[in-house]
Amino acid sequence: MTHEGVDLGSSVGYALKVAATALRTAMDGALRPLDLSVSQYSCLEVLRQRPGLSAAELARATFVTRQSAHALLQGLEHRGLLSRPTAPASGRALPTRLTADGVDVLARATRLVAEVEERMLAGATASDRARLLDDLTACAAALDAPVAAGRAPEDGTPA
Amino acid sequence: MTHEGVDLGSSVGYALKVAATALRTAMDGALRPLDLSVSQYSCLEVLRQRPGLSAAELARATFVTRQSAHALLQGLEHRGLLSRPTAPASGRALPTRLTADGVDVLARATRLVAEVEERMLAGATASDRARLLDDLTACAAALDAPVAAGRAPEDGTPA
DNA sequence: TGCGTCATGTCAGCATCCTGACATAGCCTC
DNA sequence: GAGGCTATGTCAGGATGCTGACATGACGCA
Repeated sequence: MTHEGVDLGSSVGYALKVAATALRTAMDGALRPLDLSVSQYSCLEVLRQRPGLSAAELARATFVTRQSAHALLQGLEHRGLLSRPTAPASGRALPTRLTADGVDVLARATRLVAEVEERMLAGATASDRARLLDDLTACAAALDAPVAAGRAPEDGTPA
Repeated sequence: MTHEGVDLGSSVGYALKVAATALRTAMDGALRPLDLSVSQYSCLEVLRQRPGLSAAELARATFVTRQSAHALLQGLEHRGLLSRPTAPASGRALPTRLTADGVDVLARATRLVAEVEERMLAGATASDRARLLDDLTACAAALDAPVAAGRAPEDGTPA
């Protein structure tokens, strides 16, 4: 019945895909009680660390397009989790900030996500985790991927 | 960073997502000359290892729905990379097999994908790779993800 | 001052993948 | 043999994210 080559089973790339998919699915399930998608959670998390971000900046930070970020922001704003000025203060950018509700929801979401990650790494020691983090970061870097969330052009932090 | 500080840069989950995204992007770019998407490549690869799979079986093997698999198969069949009988032989399942063209295209695709994976792991020794593969597989398993790609339809991972 | 360039927000269209539903073929139980 | 159960193929609709395009505001330079 299973007389196939073991190609896929021994491929790091395939394992990477499977693990990432499993993580995404698990996070999605964990965040469901809060009625939050993974993308929305990421958005809130980035916004907490960098308040006042515009939609375009946030898009770059979360590796999506401006359009997707915009749709995401609209939904979260409608739910009162974040606020944006109706008119731009200086340029065209609309700086976004979390509301009190947003901070609260994010705190709970963070807890849930942390539980998922803890479950994923339950069998790993601290040094195991550090090593895995290192390996994954190296993989992304080797593929010329923006590994840092702050690679926004307007950050003015050239290499 | 008082009590809820989650630094994205030191999160294994985040690194996993970034690495997987980078890999997918790189594979997509590598396969573009063959006019093949990653999903299509996966489909061909699974089909090579397990000829005669039905659309539903292939869907389970590639972690997508029957509908997605069906659409994928139609496209690949239209391009002459695989063939399916017009009428079911015994049940309703339509066993799918690669054509000669399909085998040829897949061979080239496999080469391109292998180059990408090699680039990703360029700085890793054989034992590094084995360890990373182990870690990723363990992560997926801990999240209750179906790890087996070449298994029978019943993945055998009950809750 | 006037113009070109860039960044941003926004609209429209397209692709992909999903959930939901339905019809049919084979198998199992009675 | 009849009826249910499961698996498969297929159609319809929706959610999400992308590319392309356009208008506007800030900035740099002749």
